Amino acid sequence: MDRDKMLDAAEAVIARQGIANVTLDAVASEAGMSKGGLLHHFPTKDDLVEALVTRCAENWRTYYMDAHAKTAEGPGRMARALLDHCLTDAEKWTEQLRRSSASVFAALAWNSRLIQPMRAVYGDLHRRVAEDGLRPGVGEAVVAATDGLWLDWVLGLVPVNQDLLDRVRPALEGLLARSKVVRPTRKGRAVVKRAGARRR
Amino acid sequence: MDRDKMLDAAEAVIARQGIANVTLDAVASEAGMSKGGLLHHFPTKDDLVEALVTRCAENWRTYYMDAHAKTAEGPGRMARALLDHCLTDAEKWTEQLRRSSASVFAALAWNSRLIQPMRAVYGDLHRRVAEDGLRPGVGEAVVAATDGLWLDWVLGLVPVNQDLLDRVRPALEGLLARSKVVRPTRKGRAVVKRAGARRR
DNA sequence: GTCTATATCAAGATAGAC
DNA sequence: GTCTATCTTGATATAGAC
Repeated sequence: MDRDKMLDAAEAVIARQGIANVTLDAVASEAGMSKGGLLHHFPTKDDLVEALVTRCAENWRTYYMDAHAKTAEGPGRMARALLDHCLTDAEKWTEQLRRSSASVFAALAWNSRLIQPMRAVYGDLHRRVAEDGLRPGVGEAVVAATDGLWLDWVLGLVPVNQDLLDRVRPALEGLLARSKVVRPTRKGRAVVKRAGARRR
Repeated sequence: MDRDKMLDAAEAVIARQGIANVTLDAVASEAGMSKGGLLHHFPTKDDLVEALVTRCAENWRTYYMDAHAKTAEGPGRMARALLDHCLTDAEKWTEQLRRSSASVFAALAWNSRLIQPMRAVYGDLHRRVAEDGLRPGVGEAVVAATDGLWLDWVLGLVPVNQDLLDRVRPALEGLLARSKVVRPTRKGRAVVKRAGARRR
């Protein structure tokens, strides 16, 4: 039996019943196998949940690295990649992805130790954005906005549709456009050259 | 016994052990009472968790309404209130608040039905921001960024300190400053007057 | 590697004294 | 309103056959 099949089953059950009521029995039967079989692959329930989180974290890393690779070089490359690949097409915000995210969310709440793999991935992303050649704070703001939109969507606090993306993305793009070039100095300060600043 | 005392105890236990390992016994003993006594106030565990979420949601509503009241009138009032009262002073991001927030996260993951009170509060906030007299998307971007920062902080994905706030807040303020006036029309469109747009 | 059967135990909930 | 004692359930994990 494929490992991914079992993880998919776990996500489906969590999405349906909330993590509180998830049992190995339920996951096993969703995956079409017995509890004993499931426990052969994941010796404890925590192992199963941990695998869920790790898979999600790595998927996310792969996704944004791929987006980064597809984005034109230059200042703000990582931030632009996020806007282009996360906040452009509402169809990417699928119910399947929402369910998967919600499961991982539940898993993180389940056991705070599980945050570790996520932390590694996010540390990487934040580092990339901070060293993105933008005015300080701009990249962080874009990442935060993306995270926030994602959170609100996963929790069902706000519906993410094409209209919303088409309003929010341009606003953030404006932020990037006015923060083109930054030359970091040795002292950790930054020299900012805003587009048009010298035009007057 | 005070209701809040018991909820505080529940938060403390959740923060310490994760919601998976929280028992009524543990909460009761943390609150300095017996399980029977606790169950007199909250007939079921779900009732307890629900009260936790509701309290947090109402606290948040009170907080941003208060911030709104303290902020000068004019376009972007709600968004400015968020920036001034949430993204200005790092000391407000206390460990106590973080723990409380993390508990509520866990609770939401615990039972998706519990999202209801949060949804009500966020619906209100998003409505306020959308009708804030800003160019479409700008207010939403500010709320999303605030939410995202909060999420990353609660999950421990990124440390929120004064330096970070002092970078991110000005970036978002720049967004507001360049999106001063919007007159909504009957058709749902908006007339945008950017500061200096007519100066050319 | 997958199954059935079962041991074990912990947690939510109830009853009723004080 | 708070307590102790107890019931009942159901979930994890193990053992061992196939």
